[in-house]
Amino acid sequence: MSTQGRKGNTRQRIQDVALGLFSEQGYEKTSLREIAEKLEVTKAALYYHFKTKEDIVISLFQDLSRPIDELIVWAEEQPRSLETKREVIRRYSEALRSAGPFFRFLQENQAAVRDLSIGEGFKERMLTLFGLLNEPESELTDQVRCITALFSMHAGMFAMQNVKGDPEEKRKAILEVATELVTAANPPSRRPARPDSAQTASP
Amino acid sequence: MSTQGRKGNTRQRIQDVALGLFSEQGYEKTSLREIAEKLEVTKAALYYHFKTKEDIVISLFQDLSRPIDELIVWAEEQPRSLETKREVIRRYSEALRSAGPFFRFLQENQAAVRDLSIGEGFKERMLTLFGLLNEPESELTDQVRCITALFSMHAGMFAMQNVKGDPEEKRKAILEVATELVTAANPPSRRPARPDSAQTASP
Amino acid sequence: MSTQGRKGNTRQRIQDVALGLFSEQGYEKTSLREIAEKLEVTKAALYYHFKTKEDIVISLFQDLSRPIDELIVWAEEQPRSLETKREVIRRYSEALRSAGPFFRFLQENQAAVRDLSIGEGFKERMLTLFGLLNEPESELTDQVRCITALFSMHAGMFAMQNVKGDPEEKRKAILEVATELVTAANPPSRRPARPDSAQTASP
Amino acid sequence: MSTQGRKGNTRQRIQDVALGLFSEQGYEKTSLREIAEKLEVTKAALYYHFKTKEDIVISLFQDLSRPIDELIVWAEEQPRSLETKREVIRRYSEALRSAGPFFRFLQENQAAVRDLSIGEGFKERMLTLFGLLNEPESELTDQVRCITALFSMHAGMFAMQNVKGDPEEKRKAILEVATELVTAANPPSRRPARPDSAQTASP
DNA sequence: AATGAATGAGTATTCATTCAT
DNA sequence: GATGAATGAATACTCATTCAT
Repeated sequence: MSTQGRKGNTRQRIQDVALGLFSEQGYEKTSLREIAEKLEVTKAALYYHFKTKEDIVISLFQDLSRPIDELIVWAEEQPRSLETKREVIRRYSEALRSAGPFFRFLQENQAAVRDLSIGEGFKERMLTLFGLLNEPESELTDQVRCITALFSMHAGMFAMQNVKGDPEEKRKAILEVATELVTAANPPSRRPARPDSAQTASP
Repeated sequence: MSTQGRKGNTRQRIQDVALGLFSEQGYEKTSLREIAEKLEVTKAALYYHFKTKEDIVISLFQDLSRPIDELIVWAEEQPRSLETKREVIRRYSEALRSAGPFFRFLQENQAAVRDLSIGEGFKERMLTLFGLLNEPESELTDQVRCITALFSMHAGMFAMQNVKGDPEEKRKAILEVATELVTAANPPSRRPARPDSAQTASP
Repeated sequence: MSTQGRKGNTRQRIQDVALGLFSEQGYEKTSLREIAEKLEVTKAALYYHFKTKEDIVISLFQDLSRPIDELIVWAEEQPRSLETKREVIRRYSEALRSAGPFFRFLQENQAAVRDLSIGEGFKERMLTLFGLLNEPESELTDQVRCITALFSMHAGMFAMQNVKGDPEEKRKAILEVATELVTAANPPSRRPARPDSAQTASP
Repeated sequence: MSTQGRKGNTRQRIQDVALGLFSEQGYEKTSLREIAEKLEVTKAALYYHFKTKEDIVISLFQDLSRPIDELIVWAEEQPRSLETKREVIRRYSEALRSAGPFFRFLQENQAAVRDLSIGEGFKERMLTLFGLLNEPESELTDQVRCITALFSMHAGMFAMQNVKGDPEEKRKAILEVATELVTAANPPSRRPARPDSAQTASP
């Protein structure tokens, strides 16, 4: 009974352990032997559940990027307003909270993951998100603001580990800054009429 | 002509080729065989110049992080004013421009580099820089702003590869946003009350 | 036929071949490639059975030093008489007969084996054996006699390869000399007085 | 001046350092790089003085086995008496004292040295010495005694490191035992008439 | 659902040696 | 009398993967 609950959920356990090790040590540095040992099964057992090492990452990606896919789907049927954009940011922040380790893994292993098949998948999703926040003809600085908003949410999570404070508080602070950036990137001039605004004069 | 100028500069050539491959393919995926082949020397020749693979990275780090060390030294003897902070950002942006590929490499291979001896060195430098921009008792959001400013300059460089435009223009845009963030992170209320001045008052 | 009987005994076959090569050519000069080739398996197969090259030696040591361990255990529960000591020598000679090549290997590769983990194990066993033969307060020459008795049994085996004659005869001759040495090292004066016995009379 | 006396004696210094390392760590485990580093010269400098690594050992052998060669020459022109044999043993013991580390090296690296060209040279000298002590038609046990006498002098030196006591005292003890063995190996029955001898009782 | 045994291709690293200067 | 730069061949070891059972 020492290893109870070990019935039929091996696949899941592999994913858990693999994600743990991948994000702790990196993808290349984590060997299947290591994963197998930690699970107290043989390497061959992993191959019963996953065709290749890459397959494990793919399965993680599919499972963990679902919230983001849903976010994209949702956003695409909303009006393209500042409000929507802010909501995208908010929801994205929440999605990251649950899929934290996986995104840390992606962030820290970009080079390793680049030519795995999900490399593209990830990049594509990021670009789609970017497209949801950014107006194509916007100024360069505004584009930077949007990208920064997105990235700060990834990076922030672990870049702020040295900063003391409650993780949830930090997340909120990050969210606030990201929201500001997106707001600034979508100046009123571009938004449906706002009579008083200064800052512009575009016809 | 193919092997001209091969005198005494082998060490340098190794560094160049290695940096190229490391940042293209990742640290772990780049083998010494590959580097040697590209240089048309034997693996053993690499070992004449560098004690280990890690040593190559270390040497790159030492060479390329000098501008940043200098920046830190400079900043530490400046008054702790907003102006200084803005200048730090500006100079950092320039430092990154020349050491671009190396910082891309560091960013994309964090997992791989983490337990190389430079892992710590890099983290430390980042924290020092952060300390230069951020006031310790500042609010969480302001801290986030500072971190984001820093990170956006790293990430920006290659996250904006899909955005069209002149690289130098992009760098300026990134710099602008980062400067804004730092400015916002240092609200006037926190700066030594200065009724009349134009930001001076240092004895 | 060439690959018959190759089922489950690979580990054993590795040990056999390795011991053969180690004692023929020396530990350092024997590469895993060589062992693998002789066995017609890949190097990786060796690593399936043994974690390192050293591990092969360790396993040999454990298997082959068992008779000696048993001898030590046995001797320790015997009375500390001359008779026991003679029996120790006799049994040791027999133990060496079966583990001959391995002890030759140890003897001829002392430098190489010194900082392998068994180096200590071997030395320790020798010291224990020495302690079984020698009385701690005995004279220096008697101590030399005991050590010589022990060593002559190791060295003898292969130092006498140039001497013609049946190996078993040689072993008996070596045993005889070693027994003499131990007997001489334990003069009657030191042994618990035995009034009636012969064997005494030394002034 | 810190490295004074470094003029023209490099060859000698190489030999010293090499012998030190060879006998400490073993022949195979000692690399030319190591020797060069300890001498603070380059590997290439070693090659100015010695054609190969083996050449260093050969030169050591030639220098250090001279006393033994002289001993052999001397012995060969003496009468083949017990007295001569005892003197051979005595002189050999003295020769070993000065060439201690080298003989330790030979003893502990037999496997490594076996197919170096000196391997034969050493073996040959040992056989010659053996021939000087042993009578060809003598009994097997007597042959063993002679071999043991010889070996005990080699082995004794470092096998007795754990035994406490003055090294010179130890050497004398070893010498005494070896002399005894040689004496016993040359029983009166074989020696020029000795009327009274008994010494035996074997049926 | 999983294991035991093995492989092929690769890795970083080390070594004795060479040679033009 | 020695160095700087390099090489060719080797070494121990690791990894993802396969497959019969």
